[in-house]
Amino acid sequence: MEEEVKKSQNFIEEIVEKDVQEGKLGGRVQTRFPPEPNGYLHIGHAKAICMDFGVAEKFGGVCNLRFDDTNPTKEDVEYVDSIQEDICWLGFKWGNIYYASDYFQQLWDLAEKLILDGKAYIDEQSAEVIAQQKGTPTTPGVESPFRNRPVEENLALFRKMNSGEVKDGAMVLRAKIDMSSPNMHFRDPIMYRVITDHPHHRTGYKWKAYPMYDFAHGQSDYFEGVTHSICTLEFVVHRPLYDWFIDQFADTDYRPRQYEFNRLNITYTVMSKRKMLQLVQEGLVAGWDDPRMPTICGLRRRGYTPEAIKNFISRIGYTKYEATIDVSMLEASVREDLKTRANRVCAIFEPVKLVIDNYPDDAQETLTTENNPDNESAGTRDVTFSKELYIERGDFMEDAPSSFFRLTPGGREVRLKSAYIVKCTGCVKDSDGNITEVHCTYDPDTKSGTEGGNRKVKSTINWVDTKSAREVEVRLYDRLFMVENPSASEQDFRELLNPDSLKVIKGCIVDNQLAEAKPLEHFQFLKQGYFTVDKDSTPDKPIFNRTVSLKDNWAKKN
RNA sequence: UGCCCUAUGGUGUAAUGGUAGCACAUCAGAUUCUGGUUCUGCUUGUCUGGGUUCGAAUCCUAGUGGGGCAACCA
Repeated sequence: MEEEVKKSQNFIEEIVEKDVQEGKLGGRVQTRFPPEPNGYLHIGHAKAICMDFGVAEKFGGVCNLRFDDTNPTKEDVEYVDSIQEDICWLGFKWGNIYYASDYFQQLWDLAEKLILDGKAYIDEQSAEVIAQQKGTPTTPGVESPFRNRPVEENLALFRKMNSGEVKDGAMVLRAKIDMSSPNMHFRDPIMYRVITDHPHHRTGYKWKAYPMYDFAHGQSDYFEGVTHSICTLEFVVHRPLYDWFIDQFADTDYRPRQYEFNRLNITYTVMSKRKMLQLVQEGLVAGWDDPRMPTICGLRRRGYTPEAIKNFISRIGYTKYEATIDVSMLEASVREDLKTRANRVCAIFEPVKLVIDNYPDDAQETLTTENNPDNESAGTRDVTFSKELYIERGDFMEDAPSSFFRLTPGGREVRLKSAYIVKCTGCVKDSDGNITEVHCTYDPDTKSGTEGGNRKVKSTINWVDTKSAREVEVRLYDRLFMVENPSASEQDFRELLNPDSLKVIKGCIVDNQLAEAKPLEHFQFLKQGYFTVDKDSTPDKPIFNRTVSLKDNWAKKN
């Protein structure tokens, strides 16, 4: 038997594996994916999802979905629904669905306990003053004048914060820790604030005082029994605070252990929900699912598959180094996946008529072509062929350099894909000098699949029979931004949008069989790229989105 | 004048004290009824200085560079 090469694990998998082997927490593995329902999931979340669900699956544990919904001003059920849809589409299954709002009462009770223990107080200063007193990373903060309020007063005011008697912003509950801590999060962090004018998407107006994320997240993990609390690097400095809160009330040794990995950055895009929301709200893209967006729903509409996304994620790895991934790696992943998945068809973007002068005027024949040379099980299909075809205007050149091996008058023979070998004889122009027809002659003995068809030629030309041609709309997508890292620029990121990120081609010619294709069906338009049917596509008005182009070495050199 | 994290080809990522490997990108050649795919090959890397060791990308130390931390956001 061959020795199986063990695929190297990332550092978090190694930690979990060791914990399981040592029987820590009974060898139990429980993770969670904790999004805030304030936006659509993007490919950075997919990285977290693959980690959270992947670790649970790999080590026989469970991964729950938890919505960290502690800020009703930003959250909405629209996002709760889309997040679930996207996780399912990616192919992951959660154990339970939880909400941080499920724990509002428990958190409230803990807050009261902290007050009674003299470890929390009500501050009536403004947000600005509190921020000033916080100091800076290099200078210590100063203590609030309200810091040493009597316990009973704190408790009474805290209850008023939740009764509607306190206006938004008038009071907050702060933990009494250390205003000179080198960790800014220990400088008396805010635990509760008042929000009266926004209903919570699940609890309505029941609560007026809402816990801050820092007071809810760690405890939520604790309440649920999370073993490995995996998140991104920006939460490293929060970890000691989560531990501190839990230490104030926990009466066992159990603790969720937090581990942090690098978040995903990709060139030529932005990966911040705030910026994406701006693009959507200002109409700079067509919505969260605009195929140029790095959202899961955008990638889906663009024609990406769950497998392509997951392969990409597993290739880029998890470390503690803040890296930026070249977008070409994402593109390579989807090309690889679509290669065996997508049937090949001819699509003519800029059509010109090709007339075969020695082909009988009224004849029409049916030819057979393979659906996918990289996937035999895809089978074959029939296409019609006759005297007049559409070909790509760029496949003909009147005065061609020797490196051009397509159609040119008196040039070499070329093959019409799955049909005959032809020789270009010339072209017809209108009074303005525009080429209206390209002419050629064909060799009847060179039909594909016959012995005569085995002749080697330098090039193969795509075509669509004019008798079965169908006009469709094609949307060519390119990178959303002109610069590698829009967030690093001095300029506002909106000024860096690529004006050519969407090109719409209306009169694209395909075989009319293609009009029946269903949304999210994948195709390779030969020599052009991979395409999928847009969700707005109808049999009357078919629309195709370009997922990714094919690599084109010839265009690159010219 | 702080605290935390971090540094391996162009971009990512492995090597867990013992031959620096893989992917993407790039370049060259072969194959091809897609100038795609596939195959082969080339070029390119351990941030710097000390130390430990028979042996250091790996451990220690000091620098340097990068990232994060000062929301009533998460």
